[in-house]
Amino acid sequence: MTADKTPYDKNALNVLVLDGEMAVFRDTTRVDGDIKSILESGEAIHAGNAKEFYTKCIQLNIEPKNVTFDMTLAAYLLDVNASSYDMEQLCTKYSVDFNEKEPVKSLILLNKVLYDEICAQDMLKILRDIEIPLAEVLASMEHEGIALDADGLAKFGEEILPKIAELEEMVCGIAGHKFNIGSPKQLSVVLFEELGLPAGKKRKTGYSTDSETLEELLDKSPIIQPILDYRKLTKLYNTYVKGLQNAVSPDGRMYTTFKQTETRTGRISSSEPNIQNIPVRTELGRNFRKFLIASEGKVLCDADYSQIELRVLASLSGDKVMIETFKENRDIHAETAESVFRKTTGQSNADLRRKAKAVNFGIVYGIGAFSLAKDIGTTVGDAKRYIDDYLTHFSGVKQYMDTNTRSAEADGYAVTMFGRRRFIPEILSTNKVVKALGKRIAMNTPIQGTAADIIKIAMIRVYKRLRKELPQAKLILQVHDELIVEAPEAVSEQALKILKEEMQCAVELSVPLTVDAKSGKTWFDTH
DNA sequence: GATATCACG
DNA sequence: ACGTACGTGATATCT
Repeated sequence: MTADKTPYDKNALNVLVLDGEMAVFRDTTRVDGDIKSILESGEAIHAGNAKEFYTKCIQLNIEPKNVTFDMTLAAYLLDVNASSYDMEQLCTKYSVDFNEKEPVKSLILLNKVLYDEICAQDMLKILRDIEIPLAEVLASMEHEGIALDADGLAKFGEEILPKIAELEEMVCGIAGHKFNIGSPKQLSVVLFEELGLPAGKKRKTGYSTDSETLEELLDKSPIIQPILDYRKLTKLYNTYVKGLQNAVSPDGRMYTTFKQTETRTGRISSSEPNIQNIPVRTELGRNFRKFLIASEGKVLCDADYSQIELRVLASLSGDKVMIETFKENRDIHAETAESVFRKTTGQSNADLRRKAKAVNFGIVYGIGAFSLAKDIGTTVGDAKRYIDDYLTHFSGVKQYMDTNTRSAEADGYAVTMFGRRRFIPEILSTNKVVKALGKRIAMNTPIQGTAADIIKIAMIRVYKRLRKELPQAKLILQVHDELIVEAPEAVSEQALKILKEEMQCAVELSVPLTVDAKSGKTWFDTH
């Protein structure tokens, strides 16, 4: 490992957004005049917050040509665990005196400190090749937004409301009195004291009433099913009817915020509104995707990676069997089922495949027998055997997990294929439970993080190709392993082709990356 | 502001 | 003996 030798460019333009205004400095001297031509001249630019900077550029119709550093993204790469990347706090953290009267001087000092540290940690490449270009893409996506069919959503909401009232009446009828079903405290009094149902898990403040607990009680009382239904409906109504209605702008579109420095693994997150948790797993919830739509004359083009995390695991671990499975395009879950459950009889293939899928998830998360048993409804002993058989069959995975946790323990951090780093203080804990968590983090972070790196690279490439070849089509959403482009109907096939090509070829692994892609008028129609 | 619950990959 | 799968964000309720 050698530190990056690219020298610090002290002549670079320093660009900050102060009180919502773009401020450009040469060294510490404010530059006035034609900001646009200066930023488009090709001179190196050091930003304070790249996404904010690019957003400002969109508003001012500026296309900055050469952003070579960003303090916020640098600080994120150096420590993904930090709770804030506020400039004043960064100065404290990196021992730069913060001068209230001349903040620019402090920030330019901070810039150099962060630059040197990024180079020392060999992270200039991931900063310049991934995070800074991605900031431009995210700024554009936030600017584009997505159209919402507010009328359709309102109608759907009006169908849900009477059902909620009906369920409320039914539940209170069985309980014998009115109470707030949405209050875990009141609900637990009704269930475990008044009705005398057996209580399960304890929470900090009392007995749990979560859906898992309630499902255990389904055959003990007729009150349970309507409570579960009530929960489901109020959740959908509050979060996705009211929530999305509140989030829609006068122009009929929703503008999410993509956070680039939020997650410990390198994923991006979405908020206000969160478009990464729109329902899909249940038939009822999936209906909400009918109201996220393409605007007039356009369609949504959706492409998602197939099993990207398992493919990353195959590649990172070099496991011969798993690589072979993906190379021959065989069904990984069915394959797992055969190797893990081969001695099991009396269960349908579909059931075995479902359980094998749970095992594969467990492996990616850093497996534990107890949790796997709970998930697939077996004994801990059986779950242990499944895991053992899995790791015997995919012996390269076992070796990978062992060396991976050991190196995380020695170095104190986990690292992705592209050098993104996450410190894991938990792995040195003397508390056994915390240390076990540290090991699971060490196993999961390179997998989830590398998958995040890959889709980020794909986003940059899709964005650039669309801008060049299909400028009417815009990348608008990302949901971890899925990208959505809004394109004129006439060019939807080209947009799908670009998505598929760039996602599949974003990086070269030891296994192929496969992508499913489909277009439709609504998000619902793309699956 | 903390807690419980549940929506997603 | 003991607690228990990785990563997020929004909502309502409780303190």
